[in-house]
Amino acid sequence: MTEIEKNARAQRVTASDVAREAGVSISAVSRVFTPGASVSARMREKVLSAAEKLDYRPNVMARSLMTQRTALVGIILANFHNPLYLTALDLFTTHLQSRGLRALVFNVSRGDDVVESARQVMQYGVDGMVIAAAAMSQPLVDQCSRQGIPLVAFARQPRRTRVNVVCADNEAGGRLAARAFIERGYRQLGYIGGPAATSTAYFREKGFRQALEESGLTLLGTINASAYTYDAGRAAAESLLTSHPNLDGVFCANDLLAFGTMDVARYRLGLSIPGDLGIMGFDDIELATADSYQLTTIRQPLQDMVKQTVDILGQRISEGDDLPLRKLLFPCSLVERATL
Amino acid sequence: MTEIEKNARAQRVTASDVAREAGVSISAVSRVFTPGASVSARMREKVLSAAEKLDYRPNVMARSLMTQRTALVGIILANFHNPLYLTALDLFTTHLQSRGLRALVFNVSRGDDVVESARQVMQYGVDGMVIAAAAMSQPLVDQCSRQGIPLVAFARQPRRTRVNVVCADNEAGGRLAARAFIERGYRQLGYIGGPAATSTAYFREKGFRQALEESGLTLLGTINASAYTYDAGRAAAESLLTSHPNLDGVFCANDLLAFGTMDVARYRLGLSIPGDLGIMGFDDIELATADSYQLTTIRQPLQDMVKQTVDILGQRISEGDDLPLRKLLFPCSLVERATL
DNA sequence: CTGAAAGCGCTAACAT
DNA sequence: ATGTTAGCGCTTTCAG
Repeated sequence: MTEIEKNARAQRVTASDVAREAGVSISAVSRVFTPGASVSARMREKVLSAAEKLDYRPNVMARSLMTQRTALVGIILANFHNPLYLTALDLFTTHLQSRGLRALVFNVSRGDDVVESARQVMQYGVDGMVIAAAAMSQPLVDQCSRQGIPLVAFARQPRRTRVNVVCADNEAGGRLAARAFIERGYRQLGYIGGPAATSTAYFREKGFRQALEESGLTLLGTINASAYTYDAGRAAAESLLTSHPNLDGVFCANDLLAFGTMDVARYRLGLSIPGDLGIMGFDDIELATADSYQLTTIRQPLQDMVKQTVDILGQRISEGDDLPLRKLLFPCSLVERATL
Repeated sequence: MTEIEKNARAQRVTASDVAREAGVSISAVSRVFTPGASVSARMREKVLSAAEKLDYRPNVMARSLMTQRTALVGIILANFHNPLYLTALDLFTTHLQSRGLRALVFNVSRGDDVVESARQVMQYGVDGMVIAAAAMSQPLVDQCSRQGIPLVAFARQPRRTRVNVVCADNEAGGRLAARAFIERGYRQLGYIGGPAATSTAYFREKGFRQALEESGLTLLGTINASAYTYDAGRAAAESLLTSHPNLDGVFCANDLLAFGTMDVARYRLGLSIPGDLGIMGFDDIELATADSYQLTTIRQPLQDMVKQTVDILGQRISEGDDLPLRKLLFPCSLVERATL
């Protein structure tokens, strides 16, 4: 426009600025900012003070071009309704940051193609990737392994895919739920699952059903909620409880679903909990402790799961991705409160 | 180790691989992958098929070195307890992605230094930044503007900092709450705020108190919860309600706090809501609709706020950062349910 | 221990 | 419309 240069992006201060200021070479500057390099104390001092003066910070992108490391970890997430995932994100970012890694998060909950999203994330040269979205496919896994990008499937159990997985033992969790119901005398049991496609819904139901059958009981009614939300839980509960009025217990695939079920039972149907109807949730979110719900639920050790995930990623990033595949199923535990 | 090259990071396929495969120059490949470049149909065809065959994807990092654009937007977040922020993150990532931008999220809830975190994010050459964490400081803002990185403060109102802000009009929201209480005959009002340092807590209380005083009332009791959580709400409510047993209404700075307050009132103190005690929340999270709470609350237009934030960022990223500063305060609305 | 030089993968003038 | 040439900001041999 005018003669004044219109720097849309004002120029950052670069290593060469620092080098000039300190009267040394560019490589000297680089060495000072490279952990394991050999620099004399005097050199380090000179460079550091020049850098400080100019407020210099190495450009990670440029660095990554040589080092092939970005310290970026892609997180592909589909579940933006379950409060558990806010906790998960909190833990992920915290653990990653403490290892000097950063989270590049990608939302695929609007029905985006997971494989395509993963590719876009890979274009940033991520050092690792965690997928907490339903669809895991072998092509995706292959692509990552071809590029040497460690990948872990978080909180899902892909059936035939060869990939690292960190997940709660949902099947055992389902069995645990069944046993708790049975021990307390409940016999007419129903199940409210999540969207049909999810592995979590599948395994929780499977374990629950199996344990029931081992005790000579059968699962009387089953319905899949359209989402893992309170409202979907209400809708599902309304349908299940009216079509199976004889039910005396309902196992819900997550806590939000359980809240919806409880409210339908109490306020629409006038049932008392746990007297007329026993309820069990899954996850143990913060509000499960609320007096209004006091939900008995199956807790997954989210903290440990996230830590493990980041550990696996971190280990592979630093030691190479040729370690054996790991499938970690974390044991769940029963948290007894007042709905059973 | 052996003679076999141990490619920790298997080599990606690069533009030059594609060029060789297609029998053209590297720049030709680059042009095909650059939106506004002039390439013949035949060339495009040749390159595209070679790229497809090799499964080539341009390296964003390398590209950014020349273009000075990364399509990365840093999101600095402190609030990983309020479910509202999961929704916000959902909206942010969705809107950003639809503009071809990606979210680099940084967690500062563990007491990390916001300025230092922002600098780390900037090392990735982010094209923009949104800060949804308490501490906004002029140095940080200056640093961004020096580097031409558009910045918006989201859901907070820094007092003396010259920065773009997108925030709910918390003060008006507080007034709205006060008026609702007054109209319904409540006269002995208390307030439960969030952590003292937050601008949201400050403005919500300010508006509430002012509107009360304009009507000749005074705010009888005030307490700041230690966090915006259910448990903190319980603790605060317990303290406030026992020290001020005459209160007939409590305005809570967010919905989780309100849930805690309701449960203490109902289950510890045996009060009926809204008969003995009226409760008002803030945010309108999903569970506010739950039968167990049916919370009357002040809704902030989160969807619009996020959209605006991304629009501002997007506009500045494409048109340069020399647009006038914008301070947008979004009107809140009263959502009437059953606690008032 | 330090500097010079090459190059990471890509884009952007500049020629043709 | 296409290829050639120079870098972007940094790391990393390689000499000395």
